[in-house]
Amino acid sequence: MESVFDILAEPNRRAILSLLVSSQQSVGEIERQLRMPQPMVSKHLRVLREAGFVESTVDAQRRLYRLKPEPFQEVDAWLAPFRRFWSAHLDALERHLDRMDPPTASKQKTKKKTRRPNGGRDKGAKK
Amino acid sequence: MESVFDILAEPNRRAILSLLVSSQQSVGEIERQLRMPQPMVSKHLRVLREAGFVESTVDAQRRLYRLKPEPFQEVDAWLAPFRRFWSAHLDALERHLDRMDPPTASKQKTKKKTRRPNGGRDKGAKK
DNA sequence: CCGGAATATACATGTCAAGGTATATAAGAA
DNA sequence: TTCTTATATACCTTGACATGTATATTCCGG
Repeated sequence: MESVFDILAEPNRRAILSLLVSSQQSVGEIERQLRMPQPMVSKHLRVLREAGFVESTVDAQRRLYRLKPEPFQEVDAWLAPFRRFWSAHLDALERHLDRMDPPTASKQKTKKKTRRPNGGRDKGAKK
Repeated sequence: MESVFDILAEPNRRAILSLLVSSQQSVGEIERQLRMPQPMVSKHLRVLREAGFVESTVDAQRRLYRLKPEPFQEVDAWLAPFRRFWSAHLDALERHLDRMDPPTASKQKTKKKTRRPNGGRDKGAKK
């Protein structure tokens, strides 16, 4: 149970988190909305709490759980490098499709420089 | 192995993905950089490929793996509602602390009407 | 064709966490 | 007190993977 991704891997936990987006909820409310046995809810909430995804306050016998932002921001941060990649990907796709045009229409002059999307490494020139 | 989060839960898989951000890599290159036994690399790559995180092309005996954007975008999409939450969180916290200011009673025991600090939602009107 | 390199797959093993059931703790209400 | 509600925890079983080892496949060069 190391990373935030371990926590999010569990579907029921993701369901709980989604529930808590709208507002804080008691254990019983979560239990009813997700139709999930109460010990299971409590157990998942414990995991979520220890991972910093939620926090709770006491209201008589109830515990009200609400979201905490930090772990989500951590996921967001992890995603950042890939976000750069996928926005750049549209350009690459564009170039790709450009080279992909129907061969029947015109002669392929691919022999001109053979520019590959390879990033510089030369595929054929091994050894 | 249902969701993208299951895939990302594995640290070695995340490491592989991070490697591939810079450029496509062969299995051997990944193996060396991550100091990980080759069958393990291949197996994780298979999982990543079947989940749509990577794709491969053949280069002689090598397979070159590169990232595909869709699953990352899926994670990003899942994160969206929470992103709204955590940017709004500062305001909410502010208001919360404002109400929390102890004029007389720091007691959170609801002694009277049992009005829950639920934010004004009439959730109890069911049944 | 043979040998070796690069990668994939098959099989066996162990670990860990999710789910279920039962019980414990805690806080009203009567 | 005793009963009831709300939540937490303890124990157990089971199944899913991750890992390691061994082997299969594929490709190239000689």
